[in-house]
Amino acid sequence: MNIELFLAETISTQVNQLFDLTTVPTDIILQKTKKEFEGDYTLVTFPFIKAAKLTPEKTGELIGDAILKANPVITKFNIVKGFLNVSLANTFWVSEFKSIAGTKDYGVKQALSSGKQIMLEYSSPNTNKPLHLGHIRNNLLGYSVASILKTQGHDVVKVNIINDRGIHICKSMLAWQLFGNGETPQSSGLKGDHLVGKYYVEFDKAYKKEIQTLIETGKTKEEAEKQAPLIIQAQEMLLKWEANDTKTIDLWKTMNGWVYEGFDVTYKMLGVDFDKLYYESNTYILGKSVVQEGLIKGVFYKKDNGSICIDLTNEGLDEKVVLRSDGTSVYITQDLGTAIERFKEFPKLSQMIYTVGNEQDYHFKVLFKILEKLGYAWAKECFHLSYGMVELPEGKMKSREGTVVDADEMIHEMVQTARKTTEELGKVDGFSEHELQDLYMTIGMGALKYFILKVDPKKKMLFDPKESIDFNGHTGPFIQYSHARIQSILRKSGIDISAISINDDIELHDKEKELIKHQYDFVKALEESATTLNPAIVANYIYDLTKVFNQFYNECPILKEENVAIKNFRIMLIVTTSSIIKNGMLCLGIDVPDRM
RNA sequence: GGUCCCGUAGCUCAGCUGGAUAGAGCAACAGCCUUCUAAGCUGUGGGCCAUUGGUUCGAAUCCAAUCGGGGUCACCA
Repeated sequence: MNIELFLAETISTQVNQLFDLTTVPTDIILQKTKKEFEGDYTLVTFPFIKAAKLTPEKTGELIGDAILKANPVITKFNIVKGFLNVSLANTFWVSEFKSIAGTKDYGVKQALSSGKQIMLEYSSPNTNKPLHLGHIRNNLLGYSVASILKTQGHDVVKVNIINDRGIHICKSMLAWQLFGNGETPQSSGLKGDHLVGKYYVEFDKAYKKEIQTLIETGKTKEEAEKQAPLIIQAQEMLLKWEANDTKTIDLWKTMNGWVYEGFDVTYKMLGVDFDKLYYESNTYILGKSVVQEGLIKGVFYKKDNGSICIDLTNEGLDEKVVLRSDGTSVYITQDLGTAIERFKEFPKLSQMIYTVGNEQDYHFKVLFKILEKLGYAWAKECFHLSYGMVELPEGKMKSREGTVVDADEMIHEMVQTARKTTEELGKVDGFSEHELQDLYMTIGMGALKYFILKVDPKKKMLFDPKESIDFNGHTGPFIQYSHARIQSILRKSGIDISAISINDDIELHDKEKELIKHQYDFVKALEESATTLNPAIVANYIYDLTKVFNQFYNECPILKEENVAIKNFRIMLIVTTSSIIKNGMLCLGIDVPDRM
């Protein structure tokens, strides 16, 4: 039941009668009563004082009296200045709770029930270097948003487009050829993606040295950057790759293979997955025909030098090249082609979400605008899920310069910290060695994932490697711990939950009522999280719920409660709390243990 | 320079579809375990919500300007 709307109906009717207005329930805005005041919901009466021609207090008085008579659920009210605080009957809250307890996976809609299919692209790695903390944010965000959309009954297609070709990959390949001495993941013991990344850094070092030497012979920096032998060789390699040169392709396949093996490990640790993989080596040709089409339609035009452009200056954007004068694609060409391909491949698709950093805001504005101009109606259903960069205290992370927080290292450290903390707390009794490994993984990743997802995606976030991620307070482990606590009580209760029936006229403790109210809000939190594509809303919601649970836990005995009706009610209360915590954390891709 | 985003406690973040005394966590200090897991709970201190002006009965929230930080404006991806 939508409580606000239910109350709004009563208020709307009464206000219309009292002051001769024509409000509808959705005009009536109710908010939760602040803790310092008595009541459940608050109506701000200022908007009505003009029509009432009375003071805010008198207006509130009139409305309060009227709704009290009209709706038996309302038991009393009080007025503070322009605020009408309304209290609802205890039995009402108990019955609300019964409906929550009676709903399996409360707040989560049935799979595929919305009939809406959404494609969500995320991860999109380059195959020349290992993943870092910035990629972690992308992966966790993408996976989490997909999970949240699923709770709304949408059919979510998770896709990953792998940038497996281009000059950056040739750089790694070239450096490996020159300096690698046949090194392999097996021979070096290095994870494949790290091995390839190592040569990407090697390339950059050697390249910089060459530039320095050239500058010393009197070249400008720009000249040196273009004329350095290494970059010329890399470009030649790219041409060979495009010409399908067997040896180049073989090397490319081998090294990319190493990277994929490495990525698979990292993805597995992160707990992310995909329904479909795209490779740029297959898609980079796409879009060329689209450009021809657009040329005929007059959307694009050919410049004197042979390049094909679009003029978006009327849209507040710039002139943009969509095909080079030599006929090769630019970045946006293949994005155009890929988007069109996808909507052909998935004809039911109603939305396309790209999880990409905010440094590409402009690019996506241009992309969507071009698609619109080409006449694709679905262009307005394309959305750039833009997220802020993860920055270090000294600024942006740069792979080439090695100033990155490596994803694998980060994960390893989190798991180690989880182990250390658990051991220090002496909570390892009764676990097998295997169970402990799982537990450390769950807690360590829980801390990392929550740390990243609790922040609004749009905002850039700061990570200081010197300050370790906390396990106390507003954190993943705090929520996991609370879940484990509940499970522990339920284990000890020995009660068959399905046999419990709830007494309607139970006297509610403040914290019990607060818990019910918070549980009720889960639906709204999920919905809002889904419409705004913002996992932080669920993350912060679950924290609030958990916080209230812990207060309740401290004030209200459960198993030791002597009154059986109250005891049973409290057991049900923690059952539903536990279920919401679990489903909410699932939306963040975080597991909750039964013991810790 | 054009354009977009951001600026809330020492630090990391909530709050932003306008509403009551701006909230958490961390850090600091003081309490609470013979009683359901102390990864917890309770309390104390800490704020010209960047600045100025405007709209409004009412502004952290909306608008404008200014200052500060960042992104972007490639025939790179």
